[in-house]
Amino acid sequence: MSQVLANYEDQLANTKMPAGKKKVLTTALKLFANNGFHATTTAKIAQQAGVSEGTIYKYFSSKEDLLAKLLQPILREIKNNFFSNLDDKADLPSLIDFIVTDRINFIEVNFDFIRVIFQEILTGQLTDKSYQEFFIGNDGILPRLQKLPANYPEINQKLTSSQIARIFIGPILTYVLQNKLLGLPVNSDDLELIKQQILANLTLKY
Amino acid sequence: MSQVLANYEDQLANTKMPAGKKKVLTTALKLFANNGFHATTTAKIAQQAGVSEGTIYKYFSSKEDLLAKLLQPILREIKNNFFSNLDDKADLPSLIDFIVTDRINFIEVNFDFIRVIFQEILTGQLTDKSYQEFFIGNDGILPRLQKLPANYPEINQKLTSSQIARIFIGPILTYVLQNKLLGLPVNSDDLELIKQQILANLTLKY
DNA sequence: AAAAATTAAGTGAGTATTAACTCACCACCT
DNA sequence: AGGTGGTGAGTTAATACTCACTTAATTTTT
Repeated sequence: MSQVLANYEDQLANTKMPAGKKKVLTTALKLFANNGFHATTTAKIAQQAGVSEGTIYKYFSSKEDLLAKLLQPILREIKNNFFSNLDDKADLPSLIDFIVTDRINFIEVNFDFIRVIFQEILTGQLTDKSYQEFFIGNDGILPRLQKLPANYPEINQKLTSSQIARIFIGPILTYVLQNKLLGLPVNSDDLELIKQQILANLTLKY
Repeated sequence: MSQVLANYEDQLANTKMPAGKKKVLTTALKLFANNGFHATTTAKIAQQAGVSEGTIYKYFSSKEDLLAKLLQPILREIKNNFFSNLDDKADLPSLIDFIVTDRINFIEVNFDFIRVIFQEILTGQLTDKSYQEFFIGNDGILPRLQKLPANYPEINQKLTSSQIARIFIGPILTYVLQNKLLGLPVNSDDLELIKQQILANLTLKY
């Protein structure tokens, strides 16, 4: 199943690509994540990356293009693997355990990307066709969740895929927000609690 | 208890303020929310508001100042009322029912503000001192939640205020994201389900 | 193997445009 | 006649992007 990606620098290290281009990509990611796309100037990227502005435009036709090429691989990765292979675990608790651990790890390792993606969604730059389909498209996240109740009879069969998605995403998202974005302390039993809550909510009769 | 604010235009209608200033505020809010702060030019605000750029700078010393003055009232409102008066309901289900209904309504009515605030958080513009204290400060959200278990013995007494916050915020946030931001359809029983899940998670023994 | 030619990687000063902000001025109301 | 609300052309600084060029590596030719 989906191996969690190593962080971006490690990934790029295994990719054949001019050194300057790599430095531009990693630096742009950091600056975009921490300051936002529009507040980040190409001059700043070049300076921080230790290259000239010319190098940026050697490999990217525009700042927009740089952003697009930066996000492209992770967006595909998310789309393909975020909720995939949901039926190869023995029992429901194991499945939940795997998903929570794996996805929180994924989000933490790729947190800079997640931040930029959410920025783009919130500012309306990631338009309908590019991510609407990501959720409800043919092989999108929601359709993939639809088969879960069939595989696990203890799940409340009245739950829609949309509701199931929220049961998983709610606690995971909130945990990561609190922890990584707001910098609030976490409890040692937080992850265990999240798993129990997801299980309880999936099997809740109402 | 906290009355939900009417939408921003209605609020401003009851406020004594030059017409041009009002139009600038409401227009800026819409543009900031939909396109982001940096992607919104003062020229665009003026044009959309039907005033001159001079009018903007008549009342606001800078674009930053306009944003600050725009967010100031709602930030105070959120801080004062988002999780307030948590002990004046008869029983736990009634309390949950009230919070979910009231807070989702608040978020929906003020969704443009919420969007801008999240944009600011994600781009690191809302700095530590301004909102770190908002959560863990003396009268912040988390301390206020701390007294909940004492008032409702059926709540699992091992839950920390941080965990209680997540139990409430997780489903509410996810619901609003799915609905208002992504535009995905909602189920008629979504709100009822959310309330049941919150109750289950608060009383879960683990 | 040396020389020549070609490609790849990178530079940085320069340009053109955009966008925040100013200011002298107008019109209306009391 | 003075205060309040509003104007819009003009200025200035910033920033995305260009381009003619250098240097280093690789390949081709002799």
